[in-house]
Amino acid sequence: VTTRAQRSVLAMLATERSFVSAQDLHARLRGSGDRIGLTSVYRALQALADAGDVDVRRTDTGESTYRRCGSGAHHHHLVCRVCGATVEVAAPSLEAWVTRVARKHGYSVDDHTLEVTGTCSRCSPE
Amino acid sequence: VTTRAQRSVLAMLATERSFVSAQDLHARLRGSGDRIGLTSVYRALQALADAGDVDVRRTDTGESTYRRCGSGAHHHHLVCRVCGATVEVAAPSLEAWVTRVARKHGYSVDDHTLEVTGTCSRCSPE
DNA sequence: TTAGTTGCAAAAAGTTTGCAGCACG
DNA sequence: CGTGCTGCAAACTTTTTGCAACTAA
Repeated sequence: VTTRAQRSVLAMLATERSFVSAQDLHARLRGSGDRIGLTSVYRALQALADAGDVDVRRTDTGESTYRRCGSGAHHHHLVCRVCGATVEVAAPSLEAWVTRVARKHGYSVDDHTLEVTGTCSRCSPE
Repeated sequence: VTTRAQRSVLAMLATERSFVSAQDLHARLRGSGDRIGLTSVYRALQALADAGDVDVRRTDTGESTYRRCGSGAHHHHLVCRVCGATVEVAAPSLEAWVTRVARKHGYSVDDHTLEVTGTCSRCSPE
């Protein structure tokens, strides 16, 4: 099931390698001539996130930001604090570690998230 | 520097082992006879979080939740999805792993967060 | 006195919902 | 036709800010 709004949103997300907010995305779409409404952007993002086609991330200012997934598989993010560029990293050893530590405390694991913020090589003063 | 609001908030947080939202905290304080305003709860939590005396966590519904820190040192959380109980875990090997992986991608690390949600032993049907 | 704290009311900011109109099978 | 998508406006939620009263050194 793909609606017009979802196609617009996906196309715009494809041009961006870092996380974008719904509002930002809407502004860009409007700027490029699309007559889409903010509501539809939110609805499309929600549907795409539910389907696992985009990653969702809450910023510390409380907005949700979205990014097109490189893969549907489980992964974590390395986010550049300066330019926002992100790298997806798979981490089998981390998954194992998480399970082990949780078990040690009597917990079974349902889910986990890891996020690393740093500075990428292009933004480093070096 | 401790204000009356901060003392009230800390005292109430001391009675709770899981993360609580500012609104929730305010309701409890009011319920226990405190005449504190919601604004002061927010301001106190902000100050305490800045000082590193409480942990802050954003829920997926967009509210910030707070918990009294066991220690000021860096740590991660194991959160029970059912009862909300949390365990703080230190993870030296994780820190090392994060740094190593980031460097491999040309990133320097400023900060990172790991959160594991699962079910604790008391809430497991086993 | 005077700098800092308090709490109400109002404002922000982000997201969701109600609803009438459209599009399309 | 009728089901579902769209977008506007209004509602809602959480958090922040303006401000006058208050407090304590």
